[in-house]
Amino acid sequence: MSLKHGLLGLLNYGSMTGYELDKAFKDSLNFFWQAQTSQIYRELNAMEKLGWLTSEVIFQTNKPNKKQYSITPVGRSELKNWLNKDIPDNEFQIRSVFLMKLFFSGERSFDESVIMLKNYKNNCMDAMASLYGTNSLIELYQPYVDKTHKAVYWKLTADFGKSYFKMCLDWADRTIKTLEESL
Amino acid sequence: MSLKHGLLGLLNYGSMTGYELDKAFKDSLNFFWQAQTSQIYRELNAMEKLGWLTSEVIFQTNKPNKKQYSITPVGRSELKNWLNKDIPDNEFQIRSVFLMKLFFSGERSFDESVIMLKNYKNNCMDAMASLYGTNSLIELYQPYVDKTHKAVYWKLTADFGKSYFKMCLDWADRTIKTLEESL
DNA sequence: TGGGTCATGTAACCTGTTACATGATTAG
DNA sequence: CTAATCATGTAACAGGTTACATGACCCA
Repeated sequence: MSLKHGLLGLLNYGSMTGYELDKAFKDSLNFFWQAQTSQIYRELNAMEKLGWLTSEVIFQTNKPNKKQYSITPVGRSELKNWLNKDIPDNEFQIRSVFLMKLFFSGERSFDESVIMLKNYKNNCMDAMASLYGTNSLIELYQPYVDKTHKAVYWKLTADFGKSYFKMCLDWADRTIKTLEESL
Repeated sequence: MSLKHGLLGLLNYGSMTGYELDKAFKDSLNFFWQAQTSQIYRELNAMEKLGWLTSEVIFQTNKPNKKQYSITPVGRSELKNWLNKDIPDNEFQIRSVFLMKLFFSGERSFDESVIMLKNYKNNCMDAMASLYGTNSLIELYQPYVDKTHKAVYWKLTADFGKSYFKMCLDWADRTIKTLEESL
C-alpha cells in the first residue's frame, strides 16, 4: 500500500486536488514510484472512505469545478505509522524484465543481445539526464514544504538514482566487452 | 507478461512439473523476478490454454501423481518473439518503498531515518551474500542447459546484482554521513 | 511424533494498466 | 485552427498477494 502513503505524504504538505496531486506526484515521487492518473483518483476515493482524507468541492467559473482533498488527523497518524514500520524484505527485491531477457539470451544471437544492451544504455542515460533536472524542481517546490531541510531527503533519493544509473552504465559497458571477448 | 516468459524459458531447457519449475525458478530467476507457487500453477494453466505448453500426467506410487509440462513449437516461437521485442521504457523504472520512505523522512526523527538506512544496509549485505552463492547453483544447473555457454548470461545477471548491491551500500554510507553532518 | 519433502491447487482480494469519455478555455 | 491545460472520472482486464486445503511418505 505505498501509493496511498505517497499521496498521504504529499497531502501532508498541503491540501490539493486530484489534478494537482497527479502533477506533484509526477514531479517528485515518479522516479521511484509510478501511478496512472486514473489510479490516483481511485485511491483518493478509497482513502476518503478510510477516513484519511476529507474533500471539499470548490466551484469555479470558466473552469471545471474541482475537489480539494485535505489530510485528517487519522491520515497523519497513518503516515507516521507507515514511516516507522519495518519494510518487509521482499520490498528490496529487484524486478527487471531486462535482466530476465539477458538471462535467456543464450537463445538468440550475440548481435541481438548487444543491441539490447545498447538500448539499455540509452535508457539509463535518459533517466540520468532527467534526474539532473530534478534540482530545479526541488527549488520550485521548496516553498511549499514548510521546513526547508526536508528537501535534503529529496536530494538523497535523487542521488540514489544518479548512482544507480551510473552503476548500470558501467556494468553494461563491462558486459558488452565480456560478450565481445567470449566470441 | 514476464512470468509466463520466464517459465517458458525454463521449460525450453527441458520438460518439468509445476513443482520442479517452482524450485528452478526460485534457484535462478528469483533474484530479478518473484512469483508465488500458486501463481506459477495458475500461469501454467493459462499457458496451456494459449497452446504454449502441453501437459502429461505421470502416475506414481508412494508419491502424489504429477503433471509434466513441455514447451510446444508455438511456445518456442513465442519465447523468441518476446526476446527480440523491444522493452517498453517504463520497464526500466525503479519502484522502491524504501526510497519513498526516505523521501518523506523529514516527517520523522533523524534517528529513525538512520535506523532505516542501517536496516537497508543489512538487507543489501544479505542479498549480496546470496548472490555469491549462485556460482555453485550455476554449476549445479549447467548440465541441464544444453549449450554450456548459456551459463555466461546467468553470470552476467548475477554480476549486475553484485554491482547493484555494492552501489547501494556505498550510497547508504554516504547518505548516513550526509545526515550526520546536517545535524 | 513432529517436521520436511513431494505435489497441486482454489478463492478472494489488492494493485496496476489500458482504453475510453467529456468539454470548456486559452495561447500560439 | 489546433494543441495544451484544466478537471474528473468509469470499466474492464491483467497480474500479483495472501490465506487456505489436502494428504502421504520419510527421517530423526
